[in-house]
Amino acid sequence: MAVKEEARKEDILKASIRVFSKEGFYNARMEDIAVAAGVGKGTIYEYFPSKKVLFQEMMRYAVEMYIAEVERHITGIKDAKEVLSSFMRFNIDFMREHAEIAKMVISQPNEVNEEIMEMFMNVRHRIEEAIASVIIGGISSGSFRKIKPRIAAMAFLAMVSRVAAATLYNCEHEEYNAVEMLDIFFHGISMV
Amino acid sequence: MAVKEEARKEDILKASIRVFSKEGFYNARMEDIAVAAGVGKGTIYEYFPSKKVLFQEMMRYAVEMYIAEVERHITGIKDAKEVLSSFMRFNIDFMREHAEIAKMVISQPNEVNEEIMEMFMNVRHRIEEAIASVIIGGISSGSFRKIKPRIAAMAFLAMVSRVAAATLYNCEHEEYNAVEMLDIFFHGISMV
Amino acid sequence: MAVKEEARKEDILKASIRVFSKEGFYNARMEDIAVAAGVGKGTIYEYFPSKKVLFQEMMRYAVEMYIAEVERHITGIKDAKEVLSSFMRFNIDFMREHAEIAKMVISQPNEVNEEIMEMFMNVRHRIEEAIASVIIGGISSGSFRKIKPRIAAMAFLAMVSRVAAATLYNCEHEEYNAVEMLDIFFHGISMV
Amino acid sequence: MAVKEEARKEDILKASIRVFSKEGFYNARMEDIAVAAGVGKGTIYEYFPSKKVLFQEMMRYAVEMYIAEVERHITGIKDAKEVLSSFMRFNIDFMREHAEIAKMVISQPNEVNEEIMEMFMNVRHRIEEAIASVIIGGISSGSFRKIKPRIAAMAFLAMVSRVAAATLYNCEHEEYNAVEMLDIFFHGISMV
DNA sequence: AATGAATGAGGGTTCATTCAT
DNA sequence: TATGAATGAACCCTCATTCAT
Repeated sequence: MAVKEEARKEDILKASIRVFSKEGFYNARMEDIAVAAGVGKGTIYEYFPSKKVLFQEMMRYAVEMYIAEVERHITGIKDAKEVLSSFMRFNIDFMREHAEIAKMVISQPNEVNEEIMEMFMNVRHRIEEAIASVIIGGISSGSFRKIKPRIAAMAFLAMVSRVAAATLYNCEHEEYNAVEMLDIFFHGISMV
Repeated sequence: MAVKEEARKEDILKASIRVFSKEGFYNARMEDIAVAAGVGKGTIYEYFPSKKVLFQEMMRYAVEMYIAEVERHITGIKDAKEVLSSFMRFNIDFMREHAEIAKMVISQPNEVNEEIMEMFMNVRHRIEEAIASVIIGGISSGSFRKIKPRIAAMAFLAMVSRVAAATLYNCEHEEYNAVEMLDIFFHGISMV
Repeated sequence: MAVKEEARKEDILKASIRVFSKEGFYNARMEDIAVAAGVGKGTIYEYFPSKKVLFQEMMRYAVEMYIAEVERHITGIKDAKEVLSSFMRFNIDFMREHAEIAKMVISQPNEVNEEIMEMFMNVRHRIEEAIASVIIGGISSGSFRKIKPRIAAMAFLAMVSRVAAATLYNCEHEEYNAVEMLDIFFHGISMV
Repeated sequence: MAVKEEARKEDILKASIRVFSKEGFYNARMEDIAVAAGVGKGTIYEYFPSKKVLFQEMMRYAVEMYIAEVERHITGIKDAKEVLSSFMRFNIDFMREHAEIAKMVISQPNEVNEEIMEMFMNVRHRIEEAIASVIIGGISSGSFRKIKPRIAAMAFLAMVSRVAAATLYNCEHEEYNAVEMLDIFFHGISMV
């Protein structure tokens, strides 16, 4: 029973991702989402108290899905360079597979809600920390030169975002760009 | 007369920057903008046929202001590294001075309008080209190693954006980060 | 079984008195009533076909309770003055004990339903008749002068209502007011 | 200009009296009121921020109209009995001429809004005070015996209300009832 | 028989846009 | 030309009612 309820809630969340990502928060109508989820308009309100909260939870859902996959793809790798390469590759793949969620996340920022803004800042921060500690590992293992890990992490993530965005809007083969960019970055931080 | 009209139109554009950047497109009300511009609600429609078009023209106005300043700050510099450093510094300064416009540009993306989206892609493309040709200059002058100029430009601009965004939302001294990042980037693309 | 059903129906009626009297017809939600009655929302519809009918039957239930008590408190008294005094006192007591029902009856009038309106008119009419015949008794026994019994009954009931309403909303000792009013009324209709 | 605005506001108030008195607060739709006032739905919101406030102001408007007329009909009369008779007669006439307002006031009580409730209590209180002071005058002039003025005022107003209500819902000639009732009341409070 | 998840009609309110002044 | 009062389409949300379990 509770399982079924949970499933219904997830149906609505997934439908809302489709609609919100296509229409944006303000142009999306609750009815659209209801239709997309195959439920009645009122049913949404059984699970979410308002459009704003639905949007919020949908964002959280999407971000959590991203984070979960990040962890799944990174954990277990030892070599720092390898981790960063893997992270880059994963991001490109994620953009491809979850283009809707990705566009959502990229294009519906602060607007709507302070809380979402904060959630994003937090997530970004956590990822920056994680990358920074990978870089610290690289430095202590002698792979990387003594750059500021936080700054290097910021630079790295900026590049990843750029490539990911390119993946999203161009139809080109961004793997190639990714390799080139990683080359520049690794050159930038490697020993001699 | 036409001069006065032109001035009035610019008043409205500037007012709309203030209001749109604070409230976002959907939460900004035409009345707010009218009040901010010191004109009647109906007057806006003498100059702009709709809210969407006003937003569009406002965006174009803001972007053109940015581009004009970019050109003013870059032209005349010969050394490639110097150009890139200068561009980075300029961006940080611009974010500070025109925080409203900057936030506007960062946080009101594709939504609203396909045309704006395209304008942004074009502007980005032009700036990428410009940076790429600077990098080509650096390569031929022997300063930079043989990396793909377009990719390097992308990487560079990604970093610039990241630092600029940090400037916008943090109150920290981002000049420091900027220097560190430039160091990484220059290491990444320089000859040995 | 039928007994149990009847009990269940009465539970709902009593719960609805609580909720309707607190919230009013339009602000009361069927769910509130269900919760107050300790049954499921759907169960109410097993016993009452609609919110309106529930309200109607609840009103009838409340009014019948009132009438039953009126009769219980009046029957057996012989002296006309005594009957009227007793009726007054009873009403004040009833307001105190069944404040909810009383407020209900006072503040949810014609609105909602023509039928309820009519029921109220009828009840009022019957009570007026009863009081009038008491007054006729008083006249023929020589206690009261030859006033129009119907008019006197109207006047008397108006006073009773006023004192009852005062009891409901003030926390004062209305018995005192009641005595004074009865004095005026009895002076008004008594011989010499 | 402001005059025209004021007129428009009054149009809406008057239309809302018609609609609210016919339909009740909850069944009245803003659109109905708009149509009745001959304006667009949005126009109402130019003058009143919400349905509740419109209702409130409408009530105040109606009550003020009543009070103004009460004063107009009472002032200048010296004899206490005459004042009370005149007040009774006026109320009957007012019910006839402004049946809508009257029904409104009688049948839309506390519900909707605490503030309205208070306004009503206040108005009733003020009128009771006024009648009480008239009765005090009657006592000191020797017309009335030493009854409690406040209680007598309550009794009197209760009778007035009853006759007024009868006027509203019956089509009978209530003047007759009024005269009989006044007779009872005056008997009740007069010196021997 | 009892339930409560699902429904969707209905209505209050907002605000871009119009147009008479 | 400039205005802002008037407009009504659009949309979120509520809640009485239904019906599968």
